[in-house]
Amino acid sequence: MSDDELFERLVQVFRVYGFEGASLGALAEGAGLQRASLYHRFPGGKVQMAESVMEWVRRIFVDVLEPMRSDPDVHAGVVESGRRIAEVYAGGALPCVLNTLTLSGAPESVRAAAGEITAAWIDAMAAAAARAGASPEAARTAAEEAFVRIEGSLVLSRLSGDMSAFQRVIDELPGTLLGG
Amino acid sequence: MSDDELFERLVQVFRVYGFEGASLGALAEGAGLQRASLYHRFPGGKVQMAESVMEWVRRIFVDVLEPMRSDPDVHAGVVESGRRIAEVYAGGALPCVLNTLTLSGAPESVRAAAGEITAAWIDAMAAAAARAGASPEAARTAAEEAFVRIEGSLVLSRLSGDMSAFQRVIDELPGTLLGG
DNA sequence: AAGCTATTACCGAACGACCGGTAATACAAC
DNA sequence: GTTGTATTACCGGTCGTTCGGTAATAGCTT
Repeated sequence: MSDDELFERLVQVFRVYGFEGASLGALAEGAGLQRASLYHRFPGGKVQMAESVMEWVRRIFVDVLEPMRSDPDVHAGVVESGRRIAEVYAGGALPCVLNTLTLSGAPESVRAAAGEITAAWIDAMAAAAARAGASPEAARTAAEEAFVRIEGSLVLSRLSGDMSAFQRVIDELPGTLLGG
Repeated sequence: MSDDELFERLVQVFRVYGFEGASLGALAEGAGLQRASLYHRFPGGKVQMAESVMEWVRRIFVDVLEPMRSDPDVHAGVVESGRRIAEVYAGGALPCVLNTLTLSGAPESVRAAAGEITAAWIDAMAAAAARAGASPEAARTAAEEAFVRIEGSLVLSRLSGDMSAFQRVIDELPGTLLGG
């Protein structure tokens, strides 16, 4: 099995169950491998699995944020990145690994990685807002607001079973970041 | 030990560790009792502990939301409820039990209770917005927006280690709900 | 191409530790 | 002395982890 597909499957387990909730049995079942086989790929055990998954998530976000980073048309870039964000979260049906994999019990390295991904994500959104003319302070505030709305709407969608809140936040992402 | 203090201590463990992460050892240590002693109060075990905690949380929110429900001065009521919300979350330092106790692995009854508390919370905020003159649809949207911002800012504060995002959301709660 | 070796990928079985949960018992209050 | 509360001791099961071993693959020598 390719590393990429393995990460894809493991992150699905981690994001839904959290670190402590993701048992080796659940991870192995999700990966389609036996428990012992996971230790061939990850000699460091469950901790290394979570760390590797976070590194994979970091790379995913680089790709997701690429349009809003580099598209000459800032608005179009934000729209496309929003589309990719919605895809990552399956339209609001899947929880955010930054939220679920960082409860107490998760290794400090994993929580640190989540913090760095969060910072990079907000930086990218702030840069887009700044490119659209916002002051540095306003751009950062708008980016934090966008992050807050995305994470919050994921929680609400999970609790209510209704994805419309998440969809609305995604639709309004250009307005949140670029004004209007 | 009083039931109220026991719930207070148990919820601190559950909210930080989640359901699966909150071992009986951690719960007993947090409660200041032996594991077996918890089974005297909760013959139904860990599931009943979580259910009882959710019921206690529901009652807490009734008290927290009381000002915005019944204060003749809607704005003053929202401000006071916002103050109580900030207190519940220790200024953004403590995660929301509605978020952390509802991952996969938590009993369905607990997740259902969390959904009901969420609905009641949003209903109370929508009622306040409506009392201030908003249309029913606008009031509900504003209330969902307020919930999304609170939950999202709790996630951001936890990830960044900086409580300012949560504090800003609380400060802006009257504006979010009542406009302006 | 064939044959040997080293490495990679995976699995079944088992370990010690800790999990959630139970029983029997001690102590206190009324 | 009965009731309610908390404790010590213990149970079966699952946890994360390790070990021994087996196919399959890659590389080197001839």
